[in-house]
Amino acid sequence: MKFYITTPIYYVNGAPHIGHAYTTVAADVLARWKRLEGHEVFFLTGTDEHGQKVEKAAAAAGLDPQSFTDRVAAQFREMTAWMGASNDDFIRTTEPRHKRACAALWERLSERGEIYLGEYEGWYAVRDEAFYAESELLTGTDGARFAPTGAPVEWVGEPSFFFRLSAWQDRLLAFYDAHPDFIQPTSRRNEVVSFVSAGLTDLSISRTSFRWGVPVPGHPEHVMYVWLDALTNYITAAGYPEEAAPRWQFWPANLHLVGKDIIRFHAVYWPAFLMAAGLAPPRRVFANGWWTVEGEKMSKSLGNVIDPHDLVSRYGLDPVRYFLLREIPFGNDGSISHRAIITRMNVELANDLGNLAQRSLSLLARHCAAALPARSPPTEDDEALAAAAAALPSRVAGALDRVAFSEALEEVWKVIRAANAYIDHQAPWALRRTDPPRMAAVLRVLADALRFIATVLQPFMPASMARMLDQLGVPVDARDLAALAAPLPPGTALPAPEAVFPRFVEDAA
RNA sequence: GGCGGCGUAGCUCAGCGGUAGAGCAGGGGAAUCAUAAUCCCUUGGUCGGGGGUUCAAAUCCCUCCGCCGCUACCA
Repeated sequence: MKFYITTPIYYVNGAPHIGHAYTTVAADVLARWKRLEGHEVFFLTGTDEHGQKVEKAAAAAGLDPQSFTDRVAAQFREMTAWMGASNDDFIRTTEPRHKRACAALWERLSERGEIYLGEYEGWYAVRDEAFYAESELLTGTDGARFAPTGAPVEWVGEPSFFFRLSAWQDRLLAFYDAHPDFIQPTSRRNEVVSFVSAGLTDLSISRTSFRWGVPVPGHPEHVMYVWLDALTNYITAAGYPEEAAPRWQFWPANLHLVGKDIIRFHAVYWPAFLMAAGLAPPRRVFANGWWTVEGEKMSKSLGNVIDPHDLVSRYGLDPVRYFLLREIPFGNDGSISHRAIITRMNVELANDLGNLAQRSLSLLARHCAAALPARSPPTEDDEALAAAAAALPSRVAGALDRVAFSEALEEVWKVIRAANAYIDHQAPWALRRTDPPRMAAVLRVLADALRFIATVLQPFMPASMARMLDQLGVPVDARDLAALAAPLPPGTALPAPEAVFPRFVEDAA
């Protein structure tokens, strides 16, 4: 089975922040999980580099747009690397392959009569890349007009090509109706449906007022609307317009992860463009929320911006990945704080999981000659823990299919807590004197449970779980879900255990 | 203004018609294999206010209050 997942392509008018890192990590976990399940995965991320806003930002930085975007795009590429993303491709909308795909899509829409030339006049906010109705504008104290977002607006009048979006209203509603899970979470779906139901107007999809964009075929004085350009990236990377390209088999994408601010572009315009071009719309769009800092909006003026790179250097990559997906239900807004990260790290990673592995493994190292004992006929308690662990792959799969990362992790932690209770109740350290064979049996049950736990946690914390699986003696080629069906042979050598998740000790300063 | 969501233990939240739940935080105890980690027990809520339906409501309906999202309008 093929699985195609994307992050948004990130707009290069600013440096990567926690929101970008968040969506990237979420997509990465799903990509890694699907690979673990044995799917053929295509995981795409990249940068959105056109538009007047970038053109102006480049000018302000004293650079030409290409040099400017080269520089910022590199920062995003680095961000994906230090967040541990396993993306299969990194697309930039300034690449030739993308301009080719945009031109091809445009021509196809044009041939099908979905595009016409008209005149656009209106208040335009460069910062938002959007037009606003007169009635939406706010007036500042000096009489200047502003968009509802606070962005300055200017009156723009220019010839423009239009996409017949209004003609797609009914078909979009029918599509949402036929695919109830297309937009998630449900609250976003309701918003989109009510937006479309309220009526759609044709969409202006070209500009003549600036140059930094993909030229419209046959009309070089026009560049394409940035969102038509940007959304096309998802099919560019799949090989469009070469529908014979191997990657084209990945289309339609299984899941577009997006921030909640861009749900409309992905859930309304994008399926409309695709259907109008005779292409299949994506299967699902999931909008995640925003992070706040101690409940306050993150902003430069408040001075409370949390830089994901700082978090990673301070706490380590895996704890940060874990925190981001564990702390809140995906789709909700969430609050981030050093206190909250440290609590999760110490309580759940160090105490619950890290210490469970360490206490089990050190008993194995010391009293079982550093080798995996044979399995014994299970007692009722053994059976209960083994069954809970064995159920993890399907439970985690169920949660992740709903993009419910925190639920998936909660399922794993239920088993970790059960394993801690099990080791306490069985007390293998006492059995060492009274019943050594039973001690070995108990430690084997724990090692097997830990293998399930570490295996399903790999997508969340790849490096840490690799170390844990090393310590459990699991061969590198036996770490996917299918391999769990075969127990490790008794006598498997176990390397000396070393703490995987040390407690985080705060500086006295 | 319209549509939608939310308001449950100190904190974050689950439950969504049938004797109030989890994690964290707080209190007591056990254990000592382990990263002073773990395990067991426990304190704590008139489920935003009021009204209604029902044998039975946190759960359904109405209304009010407070937050939030989308959207519209401001003649």
